Amino acid sequence: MYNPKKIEKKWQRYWEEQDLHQAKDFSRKPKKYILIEFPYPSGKGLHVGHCRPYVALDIVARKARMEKFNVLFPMGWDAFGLPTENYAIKTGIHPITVTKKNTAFFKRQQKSLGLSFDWNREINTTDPNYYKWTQWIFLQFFKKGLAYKKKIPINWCPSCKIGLANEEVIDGCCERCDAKVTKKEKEQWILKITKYAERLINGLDKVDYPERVKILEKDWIGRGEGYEVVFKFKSQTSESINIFTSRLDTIFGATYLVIAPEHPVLEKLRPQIKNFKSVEKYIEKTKGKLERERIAKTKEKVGIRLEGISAINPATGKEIPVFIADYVLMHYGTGAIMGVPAHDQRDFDFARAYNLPVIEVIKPYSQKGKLPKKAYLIVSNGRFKKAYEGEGILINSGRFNGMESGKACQRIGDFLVQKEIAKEAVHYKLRDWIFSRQRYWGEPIPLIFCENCAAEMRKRVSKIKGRKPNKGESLNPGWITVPEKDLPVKLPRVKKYKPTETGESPLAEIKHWVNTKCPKCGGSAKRETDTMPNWAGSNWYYLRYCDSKNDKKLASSKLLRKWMPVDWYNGGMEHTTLHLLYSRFVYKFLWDIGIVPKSVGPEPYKKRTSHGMILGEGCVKMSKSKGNIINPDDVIKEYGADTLRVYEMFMGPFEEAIAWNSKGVKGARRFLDKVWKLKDNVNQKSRIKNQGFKKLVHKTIKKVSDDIEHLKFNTAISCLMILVNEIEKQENIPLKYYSLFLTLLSPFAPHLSEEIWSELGHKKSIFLHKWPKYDPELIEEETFTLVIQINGKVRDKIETNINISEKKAKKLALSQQKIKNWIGRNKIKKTIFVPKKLINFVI
RNA sequence: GCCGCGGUGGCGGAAUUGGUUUACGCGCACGAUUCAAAAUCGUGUGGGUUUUACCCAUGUGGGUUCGACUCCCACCCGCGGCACCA
Repeated sequence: MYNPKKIEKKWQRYWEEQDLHQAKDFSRKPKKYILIEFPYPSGKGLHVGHCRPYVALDIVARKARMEKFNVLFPMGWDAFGLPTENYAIKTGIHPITVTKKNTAFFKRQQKSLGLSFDWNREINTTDPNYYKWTQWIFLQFFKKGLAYKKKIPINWCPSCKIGLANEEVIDGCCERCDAKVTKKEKEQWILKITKYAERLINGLDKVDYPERVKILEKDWIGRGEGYEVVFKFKSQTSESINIFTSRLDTIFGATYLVIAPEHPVLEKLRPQIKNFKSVEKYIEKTKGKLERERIAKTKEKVGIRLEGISAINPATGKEIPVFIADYVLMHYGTGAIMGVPAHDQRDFDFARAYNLPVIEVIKPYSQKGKLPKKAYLIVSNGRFKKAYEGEGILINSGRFNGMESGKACQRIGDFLVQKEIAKEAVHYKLRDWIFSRQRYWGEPIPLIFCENCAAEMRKRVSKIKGRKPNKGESLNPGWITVPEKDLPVKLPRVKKYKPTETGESPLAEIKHWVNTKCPKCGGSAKRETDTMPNWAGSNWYYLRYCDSKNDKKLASSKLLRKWMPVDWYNGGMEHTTLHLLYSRFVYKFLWDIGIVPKSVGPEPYKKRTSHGMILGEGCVKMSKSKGNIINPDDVIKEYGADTLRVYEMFMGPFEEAIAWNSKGVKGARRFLDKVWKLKDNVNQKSRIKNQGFKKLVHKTIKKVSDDIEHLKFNTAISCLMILVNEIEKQENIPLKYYSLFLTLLSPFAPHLSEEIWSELGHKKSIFLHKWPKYDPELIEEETFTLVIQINGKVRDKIETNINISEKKAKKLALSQQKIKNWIGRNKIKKTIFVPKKLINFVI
């Protein structure tokens, strides 16, 4: 009887004792770095959804080892984070204790799946020996002037008492606790990811990522090419304002300007604004609004006109009114736009509400008298129904009339640039990365604020007491870096884990920790009490695996050169715009400053794949409230880890979401039972005479090998099943073929394969055996089924020689009675012959 | 609205460059085994009809082609993401 409980533990222990999964730092074999996103060890334990990518990449790793690659397949814990902290707040248990418990739980579960991680390189982001380097990386950002502190309105979660990055706000609510997010002005550390925007886009051309991932990242970065154009205000003031547009061809149709309510120019214009009180009120009102609300799909476009202010359209020279409106955001473009009602729907709606003139400047290309589908229509009274946003031929645009949009953009651009009214510009949707959290369970930011040094810096003393300040210190007066020898800045013990009422981190209340000496002037100073977001630790973890125990460096250049880049990185689609983008940014920075050797290249991950979610039965998300959570422990208990592995790989295409089906699990177990039973029919001496069977074996080798590389585990298993069904039919199974089959099965069902392998008398582990190679000659077929079609419909099939000539095939086909009947007295107009496939008669 | 992915039996899903639609598994039915059940094994299993055979079937409607799940056009539905982005 196949009893997984008996054998699985045994082999897991054996593999560990034999150090079978250890990546070798000193080995001449070619390396393969296979990486799977490390989990956040929540208290709930492993989800069957976790298992899917784990098992998949475990299969890839096991196969690669059998192909004699030196495989690095590591695992660790992304353990800083809110759930643990919230648990600590609730229970008073220290997050360290909770993390220890959870990681032990996760690790036990992972091991019970038979995953072949190299546990020698295990890392934990909350380990001071690890976060020492997370802090060190932050210091490098700071020193290079890529970190700055700024008072900005941040997304504020009143429940978590924490600032959130835009990316963490979902539907105006906190990603984690779902509370409604408000705005709060807060000093925050910010990393200049926008400086890398261009390179983050360009780098995508060099890597093997799914197209949808590339598109998602590109859209997120949101590169917009266009022009910044200066609009002068009329006479009363010398002030002017820059607008950004990607459609300079429509500038002759710009009949008003809209400025974001936060725009600093408003303060300067104040004396001229006659209705400043109402304007101020509007600005106040905007402050209370969430960005989500401002840009929400509302019917009305509401703004307020700046009375007494008007601007000059530099193209037409005409005077146009100026508005502020909250739908224009300060952080995109220049915070101001030109309103072109005829050719932008938002502007059109706004113009209607305020009765502004609509001037048509682009005429759609006419195509054989037909207007493009989205063309505007002029109703009889001369009013537009909707804006035409497409390209076309310019009209009402002076000397540019008759030009096509694309050309016009350039020509008008050249013209305005020459007059120094415009310049080419590129803007991005991507925003700088807010890197502060006012929370406890994160890496302390290793900076110290010194009043004394700040004062000196303001007095423009370039040298503070003997040491030249770094770029970050000059940018952020008074903020002094903790010397690298003093890292890590350890997270101190606190009594209460909850942030203070004012929203400061609980660290702010530990006076003896906060109060320290300035590393520069030696005077009294205060530590930064903010901590880093939970992505800080996960942005560079794959580098640490290369050299996880190094206490001198983040990782040695030698080992980084050895293992990097990651050859294959699998993770969730949901991490595409957060973790994946951020970690590429951090990598590029570390590469720039020479921490990662130049020879490794500018991208950390050669290939990225994404797994699909596992849903509950009936295609709904698994959740406690629905009571449909499948615990992998239970499945292993009932059927064994190998069954769970085979089932999850067989259930459907790896990259697509799929629902759990408990009956399918049984099917997987049945398959393994069958494999188990077959071992009793193995005969050392028997030989296979059947050439067809040999062919099948070699075809299976090819298919399984190819399918694993392309994540097509479901079809790989299906052809293994076909082979087993065929083996079953043989009376005596030759040892050779059964062993061969086992090696193919072993990455999928490692315990069962190892057990049978040893029962068959093999002394060494099956995983030290070579991955089989197929014989290309053997998979060549000699015969094939010739499909005979009449007018494209299958009318008959006949088995024949693979190299049959067209002439012979035709003769053979026409000799079939069925075909004779079909053709009858009809004339054959045409014959199509596809070698090794079919012959088709057109009658 | 835009972007991406998808729509194939009762179900999960297979199907080189357009060339045998429904592999493999589940479920179901019948049979064997059993006192009986479970398990196991065997056989069958897209729908229809006038059943030695033919017709219809890959979301819908067109098109290209000797031939379309596959390519083109239009539309419908589902999932995911983004959304007054200038």
